[in-house]
Amino acid sequence: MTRRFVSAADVARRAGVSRSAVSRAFTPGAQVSEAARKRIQEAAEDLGYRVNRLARTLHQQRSDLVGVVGGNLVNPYISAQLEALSAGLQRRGLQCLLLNSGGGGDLAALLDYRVRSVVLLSGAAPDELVRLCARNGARMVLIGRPAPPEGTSADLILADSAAGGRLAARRLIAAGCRNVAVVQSASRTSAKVDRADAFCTEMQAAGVTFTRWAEGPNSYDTGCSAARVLLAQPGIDGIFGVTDELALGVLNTARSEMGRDVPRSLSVIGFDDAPVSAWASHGLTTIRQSLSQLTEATLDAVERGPSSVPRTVRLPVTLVERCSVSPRGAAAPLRPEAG
Amino acid sequence: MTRRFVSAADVARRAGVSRSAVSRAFTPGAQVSEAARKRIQEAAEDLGYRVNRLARTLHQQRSDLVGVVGGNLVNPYISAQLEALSAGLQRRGLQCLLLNSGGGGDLAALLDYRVRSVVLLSGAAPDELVRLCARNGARMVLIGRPAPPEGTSADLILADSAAGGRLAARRLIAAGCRNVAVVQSASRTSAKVDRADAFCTEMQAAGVTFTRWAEGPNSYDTGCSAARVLLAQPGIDGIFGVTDELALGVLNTARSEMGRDVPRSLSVIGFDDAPVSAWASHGLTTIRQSLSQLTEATLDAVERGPSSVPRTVRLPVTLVERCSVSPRGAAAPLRPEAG
DNA sequence: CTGTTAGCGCATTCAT
DNA sequence: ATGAATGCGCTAACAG
Repeated sequence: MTRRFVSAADVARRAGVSRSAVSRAFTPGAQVSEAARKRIQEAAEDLGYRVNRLARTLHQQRSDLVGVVGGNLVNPYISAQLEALSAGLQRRGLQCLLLNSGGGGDLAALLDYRVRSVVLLSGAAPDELVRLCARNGARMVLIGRPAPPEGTSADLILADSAAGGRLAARRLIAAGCRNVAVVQSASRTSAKVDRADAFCTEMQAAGVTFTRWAEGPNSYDTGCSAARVLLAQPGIDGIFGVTDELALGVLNTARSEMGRDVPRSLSVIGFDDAPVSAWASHGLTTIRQSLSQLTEATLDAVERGPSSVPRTVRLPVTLVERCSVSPRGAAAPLRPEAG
Repeated sequence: MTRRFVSAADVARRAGVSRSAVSRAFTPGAQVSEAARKRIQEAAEDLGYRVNRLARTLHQQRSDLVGVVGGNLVNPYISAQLEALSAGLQRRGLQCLLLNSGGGGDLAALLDYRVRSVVLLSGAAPDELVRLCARNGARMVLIGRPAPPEGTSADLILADSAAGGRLAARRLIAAGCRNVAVVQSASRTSAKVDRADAFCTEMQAAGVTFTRWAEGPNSYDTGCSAARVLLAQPGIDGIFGVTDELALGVLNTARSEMGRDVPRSLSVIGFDDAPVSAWASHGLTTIRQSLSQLTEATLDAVERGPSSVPRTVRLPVTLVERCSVSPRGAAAPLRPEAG
């Protein structure tokens, strides 16, 4: 006895009006007499009626669904983004159709629901998807990703990765580091690569030795593995994790497994300023990209009509000083081989 | 020039067949000649066609949308749940319509999309919503929440909170604690309350002094505040956070602000086994509720037809020993006033 | 195997 | 101000 959803016809019957009247009663700014509207509202309330937005969308050719795709939802920064974004969407009367890109699902499945736009929080942006969106008139918003190829267009929201990488490098240099590493994981996401590249360029210019760790996924565990290998031999006195998750893995492993005193004998710096990074247990110095600015820019992009020209917004980044990096101008950190 | 979505009619025209043929080509197990199917697939590919599931749903009276509501998505355990659940849904061809209950949106809005069922990860379950679901034939799945009132029915998935609370209590007793506190926040969620109640009952039976902290939201910061107050005066030698987030706030504040040596002078135990709790920086001993079991049970509930009778699944919990609690049978922890 | 037809629930134009 | 009729894109029952 699978109960059917209650429809406008049911309400009309009960209120003794036509279906059109019901429709009008639920359409803002439509012409209905106050008396009728009241009767209809009551009938709807009694029956538990809600207008079927699937059908409404079908008619209006305009959906309130926004596809949000993100892999790695446990990543603290991604989940913070999702939290802010989903709240913002609702506030504007939009609904969030979530797709976990790590879940093996088909990204294009979002188009099946006629989403008005697709927001890519993380994960790769397959050209195929970009093409499909363009083909179907769905706006595409890419966060922290490079521009899609050729003529296809998309809104781009990105933090100034290069500036962030440079900031991190200069801070480590100011801390007196002379032999550093950048942990970037095997992910080829342009945001991560750009951070690492800018970091290395700056280090090279300053004549500081550096090595790159480019294995594993972007995860806490990758940071741990990197630290185990990089710190097995003495020498390294500063590490930049291109993501807070990576940096936290490095930080914790350095302290608890490798016996390093952070920041005295090793400086660690991250990128994102995820909530956990501020916890007293970590005190991670990091590069912050403003979550609220990022969310605001994303919402704006989503709300712009599909006809408007795509823009790219570049968000500034700032250094957040906590206590995982030696003070500026301090003597060079204690080198293990010096002790 | 807002481009319209491409429809089956477009494909039919291009492939030189009827619209039904197109429909059949995309319906598993329908009768189409191989030749036609091939031509249609090609045309669809060229045009970037995807079947409109909104329209399909309208016709079939059966949606593939599952409403998932959760507040506090940054909570590490909630986000882990969401990650597992969304991946599982996709694997079964279902889509996840996310509603952030903290975002001020209307929960009932989910019904507007004719979701086949609603999963409540966290946040309160308004009777109103339960009633609406029942009225509209949408299955309702409550996680860690008490049964809804009166005749309304819902699937219940819950960890054995009371057993967990008892486990935590016994472990603290075994550690030699004589004066403990339970930090439960002001949240009246039955899961949290049950954990705390069982803990207190067990403590009372053992003749151990205990106090309750029942202020603030369920968050890391609440744990910090609680620790600041509870540990300001000497005495307390064990704390149970009914949530890992609370426990971690307590743990970190005890160590870094209150100068406590955990686990030597203070034992801390949590509940959930969120991913961060295993990090070396915390090593939180906690009560685990198996995420995979929870997800599996949830998916089962979602997939059962709306006609099947609702069940309630109670999941076992286990103690995960890490290093935030004094060893069993150890001498009573160092009491600050004894030092 | 294929095309024609009807109807899912809605918003909207056109008559009244 | 209201009811009747139409079409959104789709699937399924029916007929050829």
